[in-house]
Amino acid sequence: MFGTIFMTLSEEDYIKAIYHLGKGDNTTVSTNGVAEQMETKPSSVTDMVKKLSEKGVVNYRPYKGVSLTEHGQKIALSLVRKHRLWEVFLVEKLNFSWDEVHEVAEQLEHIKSEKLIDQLDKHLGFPEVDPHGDPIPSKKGEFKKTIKKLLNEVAIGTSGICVGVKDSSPPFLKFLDKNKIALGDTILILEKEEFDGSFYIQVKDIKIHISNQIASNLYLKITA
Amino acid sequence: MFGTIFMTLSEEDYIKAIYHLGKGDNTTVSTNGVAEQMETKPSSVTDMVKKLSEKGVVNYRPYKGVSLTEHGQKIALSLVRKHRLWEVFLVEKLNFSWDEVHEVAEQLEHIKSEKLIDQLDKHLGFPEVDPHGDPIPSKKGEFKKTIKKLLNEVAIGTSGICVGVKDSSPPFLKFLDKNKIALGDTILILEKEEFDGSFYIQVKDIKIHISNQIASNLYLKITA
DNA sequence: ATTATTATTTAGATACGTCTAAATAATTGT
DNA sequence: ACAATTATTTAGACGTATCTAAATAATAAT
Ligand SMILES: [Mn+2]
Ligand SMILES: [Mn+2]
Ligand SMILES: [Mn+2]
Ligand SMILES: [Mn+2]
Repeated sequence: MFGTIFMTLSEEDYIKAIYHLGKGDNTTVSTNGVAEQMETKPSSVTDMVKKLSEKGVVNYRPYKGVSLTEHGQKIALSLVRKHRLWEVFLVEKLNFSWDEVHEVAEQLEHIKSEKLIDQLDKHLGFPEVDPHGDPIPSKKGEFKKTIKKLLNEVAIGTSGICVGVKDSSPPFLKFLDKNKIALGDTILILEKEEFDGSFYIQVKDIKIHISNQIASNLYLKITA
Repeated sequence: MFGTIFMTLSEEDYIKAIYHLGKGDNTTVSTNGVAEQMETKPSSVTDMVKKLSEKGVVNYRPYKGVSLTEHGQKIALSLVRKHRLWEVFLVEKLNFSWDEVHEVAEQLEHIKSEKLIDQLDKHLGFPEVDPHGDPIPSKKGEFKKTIKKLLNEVAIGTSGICVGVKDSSPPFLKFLDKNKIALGDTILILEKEEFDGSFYIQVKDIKIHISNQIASNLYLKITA
């Protein structure tokens, strides 16, 4: 109607943080939560959240937390879309590894140009997931949600395809590279060590032992 | 040595403006000149130029103008490199036309990632000029300078290849598109109308009449 | 039900980038 | 050389984004 209201880079990052903390549905999140996620101070969050409330992108009640309005959700989804498309670009076209893309995508997601992102999408062949297995919202903000379970929550003996990571920090991703675990790999759960919650798994013919922390950050799509 | 000093987006745009006004060599430019180029006020320029001087990227003497230091020139060349590589990307990979790229490149040039720009360069096949015929500095800041002359400065009867535009504003570029004049085209200068300085030229078998203003914004590489 | 603890907001400060209006320096014209 | 004009800087203000320290509200513990 009147073109989207202009958001600054900071405002956009706050909107994204509120979106992610709200887990995609639209849970109310706390000031301290946002502060931690953004690595800022709670007082800064209060200031920003007031401004965002003025702009109509969040619902804010002092002491009660903050959530995105419909408009805010649209902005968040657009940012997530841009972030993930850029990540795909960096990996597919520019030879970045999956642990290097986040920081750069964090900048690229703020570039303003509708044509740019539409053409990028096309250039990449309309990918459905990013390099970490996270779904890419359509232009209209629609998701394709895959049924996936954390490795530590599936029964012994089942096997599945590794389709995503919960933690996508460089240390974790580098660990997976080192242990030759990649998205698309078939993983069979062999045994669970009850003492420490660790797992014995088989990845493409190789048997390895992973801690519970690793297991609770790998998503599988169950196949058998 | 200690990684390049961080420059804000605004600082970078000022450095680029000073660079362009100084015509590549390192002429001292005026406060008002920068203000006009940047579409800001002279007082804002004074403030910024003081800050840039503190940071050691410009030489500034009150009332006497401003020029880039060696360090400043390196930053400027890096920005020009990024700007032009992104322009090539937009045209070659994302189907932008040459009159649409500047605005987006103006944003993209500020993305911080050395790997990104090196890989982009590679992805594009190490192009030597941008969509407007302007040379792309190498990583070390070296130019390939082509010998080119403005159409209105060459003798009648000579012919050359159109290798660049002086003005690269959308209206001018759209005019060229409309008249089927593109980089790479061979142009023959047929006649000059002394009264208004306009020219009759032949572009790929078609004879057209262009004003002096058009002629003085087209670069040719003389072939005969 | 008080008290202690934690979460959140408010008050006041700083840095950045910009502006308008006023002051001052440099340049131009006579 | 002096006056008029133009260029440039300074002073003071504002909006954004952030912080620390202090005040207040909400929650947990006794
Ligand atoms: Mn970001
Ligand atoms: Mn991702
Ligand atoms: Mn720019
Ligand atoms: Mn260009």
